[in-house]
Amino acid sequence: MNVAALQVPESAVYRPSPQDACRDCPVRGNALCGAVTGEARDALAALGRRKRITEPASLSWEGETSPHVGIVRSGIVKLTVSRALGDEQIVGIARAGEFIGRPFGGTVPYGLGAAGTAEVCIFPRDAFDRLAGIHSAIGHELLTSTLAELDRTRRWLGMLGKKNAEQKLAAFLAEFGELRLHADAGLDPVVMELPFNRQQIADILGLTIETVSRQFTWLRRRKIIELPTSKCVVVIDRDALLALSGECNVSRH
Amino acid sequence: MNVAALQVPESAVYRPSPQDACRDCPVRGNALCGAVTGEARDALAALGRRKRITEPASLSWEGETSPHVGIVRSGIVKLTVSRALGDEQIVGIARAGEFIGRPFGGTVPYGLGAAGTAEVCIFPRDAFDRLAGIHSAIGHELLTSTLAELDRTRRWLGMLGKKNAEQKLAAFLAEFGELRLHADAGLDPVVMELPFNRQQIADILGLTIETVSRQFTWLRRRKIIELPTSKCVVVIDRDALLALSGECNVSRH
DNA sequence: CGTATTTTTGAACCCTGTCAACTATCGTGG
DNA sequence: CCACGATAGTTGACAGGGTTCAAAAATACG
Repeated sequence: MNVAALQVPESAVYRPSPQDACRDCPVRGNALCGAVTGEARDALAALGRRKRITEPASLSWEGETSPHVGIVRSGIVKLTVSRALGDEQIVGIARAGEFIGRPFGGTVPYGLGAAGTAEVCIFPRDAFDRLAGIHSAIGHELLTSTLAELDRTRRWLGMLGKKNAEQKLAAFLAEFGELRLHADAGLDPVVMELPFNRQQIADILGLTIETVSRQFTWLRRRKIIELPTSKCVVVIDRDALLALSGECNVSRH
Repeated sequence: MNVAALQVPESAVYRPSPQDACRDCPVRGNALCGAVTGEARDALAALGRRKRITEPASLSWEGETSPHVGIVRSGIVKLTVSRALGDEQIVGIARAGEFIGRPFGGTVPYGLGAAGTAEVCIFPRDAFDRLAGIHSAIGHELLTSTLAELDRTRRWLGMLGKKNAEQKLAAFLAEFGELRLHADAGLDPVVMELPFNRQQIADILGLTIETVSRQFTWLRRRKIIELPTSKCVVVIDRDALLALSGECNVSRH
């Protein structure tokens, strides 16, 4: 899909003064950089550079030893594995506040690109590695977030494993809308703005664009969701969606 | 599958004297505990207890806050998510030397159980957490191994996404036999002893037992593998197997 | 040696991919 | 403002791969 992906033009990189850099950061407080304090925090702030990337552009390619690591400021960064020309599988999604890239050497076995438009804060990898060596708080924070990400990826794996298209899409919408978290909250319709087009959803769920489309209309016909626009989903019947997504954790013992 | 899983009997837990505990450890040198040195190493050694578990038994259940973390000494520990009674998806495999469990609080969103018989070295979670807080080498080692595991899980995800049954089984055998690593090594037949039965392979690949069986016989008929017993695979035509598994990384740029 | 379990094989059905055509949406320029 | 083309999304028909159900064969085990 991103065969002809272009490097981000240098003009897109700008550097505010250190004290401004983090002050207006949308993820201030709930990202790695917000969880560390004192010296480590200041050192990170001094290191970061903002970058804005839009859809066909990518941050790095599969198999590269990325010279940078980063934190998503806004938007969505997708991790992709290309299978054949024009056929890619999305193996991970990084939302605002999440860490991207591969510290401590080693190649990144997937490409990093924006879904829509994303803003990231990037750090030179070697400088970041050094910093993490000095301030153990960075490493610890990184560890807990990586463990959490691993768990999420494994849940996703359980989803792809044995579910039909209907369950996959329902689970995707439930996961993306974080419906399970607020399961007991009000039953008001939940409005979601998807940053993905049909093709990308298909790449996430391991389906084709046509099947995804069919499942959307099927959910609409059953009055479980509404589709004001193709990227806007209104969940009408939250319980039905959760039921379709197929309960896991049957034996919580 | 493991609905009636039993806790490991206490008699299976034994404690060799600290100096013996690690001396004869099969993963000595290539596990977390082997990568740290000095005090940290000794503290870990003093903390560890060996445990042996056999197939239907499990170490912990989905959703539990596990009181232990551990390292696999020998055999295979599978991470499973149960979908319905008798239907589970294997979302991870820990081999000798790999870390299992969830340090720093939080619940483990999957169950841990042996595939066949496995031997693990377990540590009380709270004591391990404290130790990791003191010795940053432990945390760092854990971080790099977790990052590596995350990458492997994402590769697996890419595999489950869009592959047919033939490609899935070929990729599984290639991955498990580490054929890709020694791709340029001798072309001698590679003998693999699978610790999984057909049902477990099906759970790993997101297929049914029948489809897995069919693909095995299909590979045998094409003289790519031989099956002396159902759990023993002899790879005759390594290249053909790798070709079937479907090359990724088309655009290494 | 007989029973239980696992694995293999067969046949029918159904879901999803494929190919194709149609519709909707959006931006551009006349 | 509308015509136009380009892109994205929807819908339909059909075929193929995988599941399901069923039964036979092979293996493990007492």
